[in-house]
Amino acid sequence: MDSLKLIGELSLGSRLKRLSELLMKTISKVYQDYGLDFDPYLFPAFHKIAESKTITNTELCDSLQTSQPAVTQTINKLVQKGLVQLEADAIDKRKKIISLTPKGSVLHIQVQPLWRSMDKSVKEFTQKPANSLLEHINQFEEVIKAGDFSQAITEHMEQETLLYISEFKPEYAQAFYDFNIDWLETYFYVEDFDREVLSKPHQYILDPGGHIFFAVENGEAIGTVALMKRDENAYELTKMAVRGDQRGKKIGQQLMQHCIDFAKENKFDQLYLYSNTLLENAIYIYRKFGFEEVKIEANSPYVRSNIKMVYPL
Amino acid sequence: MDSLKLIGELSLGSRLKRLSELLMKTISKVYQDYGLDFDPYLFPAFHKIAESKTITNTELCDSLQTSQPAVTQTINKLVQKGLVQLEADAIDKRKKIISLTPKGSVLHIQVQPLWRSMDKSVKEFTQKPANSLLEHINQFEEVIKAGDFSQAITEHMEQETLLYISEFKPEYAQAFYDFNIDWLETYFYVEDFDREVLSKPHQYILDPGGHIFFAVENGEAIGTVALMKRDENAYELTKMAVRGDQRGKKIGQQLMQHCIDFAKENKFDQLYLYSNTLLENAIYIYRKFGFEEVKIEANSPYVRSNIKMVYPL
DNA sequence: TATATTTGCATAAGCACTTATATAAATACT
DNA sequence: AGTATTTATATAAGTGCTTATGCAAATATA
Repeated sequence: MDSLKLIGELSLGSRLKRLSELLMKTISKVYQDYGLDFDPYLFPAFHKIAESKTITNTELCDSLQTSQPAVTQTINKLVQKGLVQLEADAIDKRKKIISLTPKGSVLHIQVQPLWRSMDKSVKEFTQKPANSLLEHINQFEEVIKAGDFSQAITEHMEQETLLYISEFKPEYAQAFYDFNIDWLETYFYVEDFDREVLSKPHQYILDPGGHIFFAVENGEAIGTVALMKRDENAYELTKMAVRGDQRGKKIGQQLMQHCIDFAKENKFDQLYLYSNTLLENAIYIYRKFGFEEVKIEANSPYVRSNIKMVYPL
Repeated sequence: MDSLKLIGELSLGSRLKRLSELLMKTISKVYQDYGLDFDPYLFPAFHKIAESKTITNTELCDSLQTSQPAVTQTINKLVQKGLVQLEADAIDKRKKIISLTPKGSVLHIQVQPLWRSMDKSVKEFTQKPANSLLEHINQFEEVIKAGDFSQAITEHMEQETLLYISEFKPEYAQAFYDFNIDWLETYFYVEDFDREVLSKPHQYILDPGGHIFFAVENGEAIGTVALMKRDENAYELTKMAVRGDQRGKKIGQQLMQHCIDFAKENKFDQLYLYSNTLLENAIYIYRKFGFEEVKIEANSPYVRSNIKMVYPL
């Protein structure tokens, strides 16, 4: 017997709180189910930071209508999760400028389909007329408790074209070759050895202990990257390429983040890459993700490379 | 700029929580304004305990739909405030039987007009059609922020016949005399000295350092009680009487609680009363409020008394 | 009848907030 | 310019919940 419900309007405060907690807990489980390390309590701050690119503590406080310590604490949690970074303001030294880290940006991209699905689901169950606030609350509480809300999210997610990162699979081998050849043709030129390596990924990359990852959407590979084992626990990030019609969707950044996470999880000692300073955008991204320039060896493996960058692990 | 509001349905969880907190804080202030030492967070438990007369932790837990520790903690707070008491179950020694203390019952009576007014006010602003839960939330949040909700409560309270406890005022002197004479006529008989004391309250009670309180409703005294100073910091509770047509409204209990609170506030060393064992109901109430029987003096001040009871201070 | 399980409540620690207060930098005042 | 005030953020402690766990009494099971 639910006496809060029976008391009616007088217990509205407690009812609101109870529904809020139920909803938060349910959504928390949804994030978990979709493999996203995120927390519904962080949502308002995270969303606002992403929207604003850069923002300060006080501005966030204004915007979220919570106390300033609450904002500070939430930011700390986001920083701890590696999703957000702080930077001192050059002019006003009291201010700290808050922005998403590359990891945060990638998560923000990845979470979009889920947010869309949640938004649709909430609307589905709450955007209908009712004669009182309490009636709305009762209706939505029922829906969540019955599991209909979670299910609606799942159903909406089925309509979303999900991008996920896959290990190497033979059916993606052609994509690995094509995307990279295309990229080389665009920016440099294709050497015979390139064709050799790209056509025999097992021999040159996988068998020696390397990895090839694919960004897969609708069962189709649309981007790729490789980690070549160069030494015991030392890996080179290479062969990153995205299908021409898929550029601008930040697929490269997602692949990059995946490689960094993978390196950390597997306790790599070294992770580095070779590039060319002509590719300014790429270098910018590498730097943003934390790669730092180091002196390039005289006998670097690529003629076309003039810069080496290392990720601090 | 309220970005939570702009995000819409996605931030529903946070919006619910925010509205809950706003409502709770507002109501908390209302209790304070009406001089009631109560907390909106305690409401569901307090309400349920009052309704059930006796209840156990587990039953409350069931009824309020919160975790069992939350119930235990709330009960502890209520016990601390002196509103609720625990008693071991005679049969099942694990169980603790929860019930209102006399103080709790009195508060429960006193809070009724406010609860009625709050209920009306909530209904006034939330029992109207809206096209979505969020629309209802937005509307109610506006209303609370604008102060309209608090004001509505105040307005509804003006319709309520409020009972409050007053100090002695000359215009109540006749009531003091009448109620007591009426009571004496009903249960005993009126002696000349009774008329003397009751007609000269200043001389016999107030001037020697005693107090006379009145329960006042609509500007009219409907009950009374006196604290006669019998010694340094020793007071006798006496002359309690309620107007005939007002019996059954627990006015005596409210006067009694007021005297106990007054004794505590003013650090009385002793508070006692004389009665007669024929008045079983009265004795029961005294005992319920914590008065304990002691040996009556041979020269007790009243011929009609055969029992003396002391409140442990 | 002895042992295992369940039940009723308490305690501990954590979490997302709150209020109150501290600290340092920027700005206003005289 | 020097001092006072305001502003931006951090820290500390408290609150009302949560989950996890403990403990003793009651009940089920063998």
